[in-house]
Amino acid sequence: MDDLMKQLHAVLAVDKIDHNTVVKSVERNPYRRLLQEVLLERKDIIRSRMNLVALYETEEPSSEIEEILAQFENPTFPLEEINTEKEVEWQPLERKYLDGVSKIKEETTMKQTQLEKDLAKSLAHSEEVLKKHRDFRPVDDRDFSNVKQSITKHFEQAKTNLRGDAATKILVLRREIEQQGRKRRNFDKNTTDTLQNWFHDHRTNPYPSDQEKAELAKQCNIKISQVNNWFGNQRIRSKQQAIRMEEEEQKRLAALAAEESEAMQTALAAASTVATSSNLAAASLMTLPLVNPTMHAMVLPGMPQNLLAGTAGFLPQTNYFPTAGQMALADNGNGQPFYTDFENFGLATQPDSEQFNNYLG
DNA sequence: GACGATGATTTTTA
DNA sequence: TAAAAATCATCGTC
Repeated sequence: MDDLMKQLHAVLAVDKIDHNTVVKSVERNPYRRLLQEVLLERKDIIRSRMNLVALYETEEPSSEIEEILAQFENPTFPLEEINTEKEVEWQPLERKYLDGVSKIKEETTMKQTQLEKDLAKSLAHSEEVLKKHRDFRPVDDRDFSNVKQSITKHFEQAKTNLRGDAATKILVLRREIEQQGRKRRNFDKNTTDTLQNWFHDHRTNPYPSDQEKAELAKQCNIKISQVNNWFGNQRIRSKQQAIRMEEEEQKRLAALAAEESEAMQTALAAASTVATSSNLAAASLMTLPLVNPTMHAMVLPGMPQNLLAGTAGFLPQTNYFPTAGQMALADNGNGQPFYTDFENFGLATQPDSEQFNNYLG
């Protein structure tokens, strides 16, 4: 009994009911089992009451929701006001929107009907419960109206939530349609100029801070997300462009090298004749554009490695006229000696003239 | 209509 | 989680 009494006190404390009256009534009540059952049902009512308290803390249903739900009666296609030229193109989208709205409406109506049924059931049930209370405590009209109010409020809130959900669904649908139907617009010149200028002025570190992004967005009359998109695209694309230009430069150099190679082939043909005939006065040898070890090998095939030793990299074009430290190689065919500058020719050390002459045959 | 430019979105990376 | 990278979709021009 003690336990039961404790529970009862707890229940009564929540309800702010006059303890003494009820306790006396309970003490006289011989039907403990009934009492227990009633207590269990009281708990439900307490819960409802708690919900009611929570209810007062929730927001009022907004008029915005009702405005959106006006779509149920009079659906307006979200794209019409933006552009009326593409009506035909948008017909499937319009169909989709109207179907979507009517589906949401149908669902909402169904749920709302169910809520109303449940409300009626709950009210009837609560009345039954209160009537049972009369077995152990005084119950007056105020109790009935309180419980009814509590339950009604509870369902009203559920209904409000339902309408809120429906409004959210409509907004999501409209947004989806707008996304699909909207044609992307390029930014106007002012906007691109502003963004380009910022990018160029900060090209060493083209990362605007959040504040700078906000300023740019305001200045350009675009969203911050668009500023982010633009800079993201711009950074990656300017990088790609730089890579492309670098590749083109490489191609250009390769083409140049190929040209030189071709010139070298011509020189090689002539030099080969020179080498075999020992006639180094051949004009082609004198007009070689560049001199390097590879070229030596090409111009003078089979030339001993020790004669090529120590040569590295390209040397500037030289003139092959006699200067100090040069040696006469052979007759130029006109009875004059032909000189060459071994240093500039790409040879680090003066070759052994006898060996060289032997090579030339 | 082909095609590069461009804005947006999605996926990957650090 | 911001930025990079890849990808998508449209725009704009010829």
